[in-house]
Amino acid sequence: MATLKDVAKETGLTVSTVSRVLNNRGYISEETRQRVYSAMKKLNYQPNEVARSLSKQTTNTIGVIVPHIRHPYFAELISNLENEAYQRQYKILLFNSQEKNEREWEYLEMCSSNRVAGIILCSGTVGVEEFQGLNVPLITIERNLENGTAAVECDNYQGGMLAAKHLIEKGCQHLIHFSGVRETAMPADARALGFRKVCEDGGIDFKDMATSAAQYNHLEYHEAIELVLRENPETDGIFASSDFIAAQILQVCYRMKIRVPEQIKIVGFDDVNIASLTTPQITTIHQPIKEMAKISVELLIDAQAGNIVPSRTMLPVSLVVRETT
Amino acid sequence: MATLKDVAKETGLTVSTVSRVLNNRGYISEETRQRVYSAMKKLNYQPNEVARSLSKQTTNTIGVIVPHIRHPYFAELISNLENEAYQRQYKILLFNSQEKNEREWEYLEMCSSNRVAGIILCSGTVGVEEFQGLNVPLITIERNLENGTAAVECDNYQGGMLAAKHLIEKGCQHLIHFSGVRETAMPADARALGFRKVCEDGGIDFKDMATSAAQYNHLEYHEAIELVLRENPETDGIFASSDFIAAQILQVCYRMKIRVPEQIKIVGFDDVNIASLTTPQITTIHQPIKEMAKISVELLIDAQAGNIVPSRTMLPVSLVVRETT
DNA sequence: GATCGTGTGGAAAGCGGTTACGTTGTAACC
DNA sequence: GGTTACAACGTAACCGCTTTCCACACGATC
Repeated sequence: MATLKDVAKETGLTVSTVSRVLNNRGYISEETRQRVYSAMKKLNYQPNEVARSLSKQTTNTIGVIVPHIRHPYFAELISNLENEAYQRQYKILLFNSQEKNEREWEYLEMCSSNRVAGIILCSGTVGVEEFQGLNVPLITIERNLENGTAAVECDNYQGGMLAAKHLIEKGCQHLIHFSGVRETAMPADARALGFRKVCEDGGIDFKDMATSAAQYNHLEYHEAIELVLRENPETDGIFASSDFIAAQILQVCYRMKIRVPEQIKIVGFDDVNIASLTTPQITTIHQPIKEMAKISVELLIDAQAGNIVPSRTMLPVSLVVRETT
Repeated sequence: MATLKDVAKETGLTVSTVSRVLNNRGYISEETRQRVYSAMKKLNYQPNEVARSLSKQTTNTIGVIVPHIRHPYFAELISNLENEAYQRQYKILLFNSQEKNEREWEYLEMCSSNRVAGIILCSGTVGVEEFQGLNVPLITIERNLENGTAAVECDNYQGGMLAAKHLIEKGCQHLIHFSGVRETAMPADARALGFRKVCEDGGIDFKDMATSAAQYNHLEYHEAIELVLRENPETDGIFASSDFIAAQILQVCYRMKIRVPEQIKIVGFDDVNIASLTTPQITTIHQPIKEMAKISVELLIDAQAGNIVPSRTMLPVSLVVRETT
């Protein structure tokens, strides 16, 4: 591939001059500029970003680590992150930790080795480690981490409250909440708290069912759901911690001949595409994923520039009523 | 961050020696090796991949370009690609072209600038361009491209045949196929051909409905589906080009009070998570995504090494019977 | 005419590694 | 004793680009 040197040779200038027109800095005569441009075109010159990064001591790359890619929530999140990064001339290095602790560690080190501009660490249930030695901004999304640069989350507590209120308003008396994984503390846990608060205040019967890590890892909840429904036949309202779970609840209900929303009403969480692809479509708590992605990228770039950024940002959620309630 | 030079200074050796132990090449005494290791640990040394890449004139990064990320098929594909890459110490740079021609171009150039090891270009309906000037292997998945290094696809024709046969066996007489986008020729078009062949051979009535690019871009087909069903009330079997479309057909049927599979039977394509999250679950043509991802990555690395690789690889599909037929 | 600012471009030192080649010490061999 | 081979490590060029410092020409200024 053509290099700066080639372009310099072609134009009879030196690399420093060519570099200058490439970066638009310093004084360059219009004629020289044109000469360089046409030489670049002629040689099909593509600046070597690797060399550039080495020289500038920084890259335009953001490391994104998620626990799952195939999970619609993360797919949606990644999609938005990529888009926001693109708008700002950044690229995404994508890593899928698969909920494995070692793998997450490895990825963090890879990010570091690759001198990413910063890291966006999403959710995930692995233990809160000492992420020291990381010299780059670390933004977390929906995840607790003591020594991160900044955390972005949605108002999970409010989300739990909205779900409970809605189910109660719709006449439910016996509620169940399928919550997240119990092992690790996560911001999403607040959903259960908000839900509980409203139930208690309203004197409504409720139960909280935590899913296991194994289930989360395989994204498979059918069995557990069926068991819970059999053991709690009086249930008439369910709040699921994700639309993904809600969709599976819907399937189990169908199999058990429980009509939704007539016999049981369901509220999901996230509001990702799956919520509107099921039949009936899922009433859910909308998580502002697009905004969360935008803010995360902005915080990262801001932190990279050496600025002080808010250590915690919380965004509001909202109820989207569809057909399961 | 600590550099090789720091480690060298710490140990009293030169960078070349340190580099040698880092890369395990040449003769190094065991004592020196240990001295270097402990110095690295002490200084928390992380090799700078950027510098390494520049020096080696190649990276361990694979550029992946997809038209959608939120689409379950691509999410699944990306997930598998990432995993296969990880096994081989490669990283994924992810780009979402959003079906935009310019953006795809831009991404190809970014890949080139970043000196990726190779590019995996997935599906996408943008025109077949002259991707010259690209000095890296270009692997396509489910996409026609004249000057790519290698193409990987599943046996779409066979898939279409399987779907038609299955529907006919189940007693359907009036079939409809919701196919892909018509504008650009894609391997997936063969699904329609296989489907047509079986219908014609069996003397079964059928129609082929191509979706528009606009619909594909927004992943929204409800209206079109409803229109088609209204205009073709005799329809009793549908073959959808993706599970994503099949899920929407399911919804439209529900709204129109058409019972599935009693009145209309549906077969999807891809076999991604959405197919088993709907109610009823979707009978579909299984696409061996995992294997396609594996082969793509292998081909890419092989081509990067300068080897000649098969220019076209086709993998078999299979029918997965669930509840919509 | 000496001084100065301004526009233009060259020279060279990094950035942090890799690697071909050179040097030295030591043991084995005829 | 001299040659040879090999182990162990150093020297220095190079990867492609950025950036600081310098050099020079030219017109304006005092």
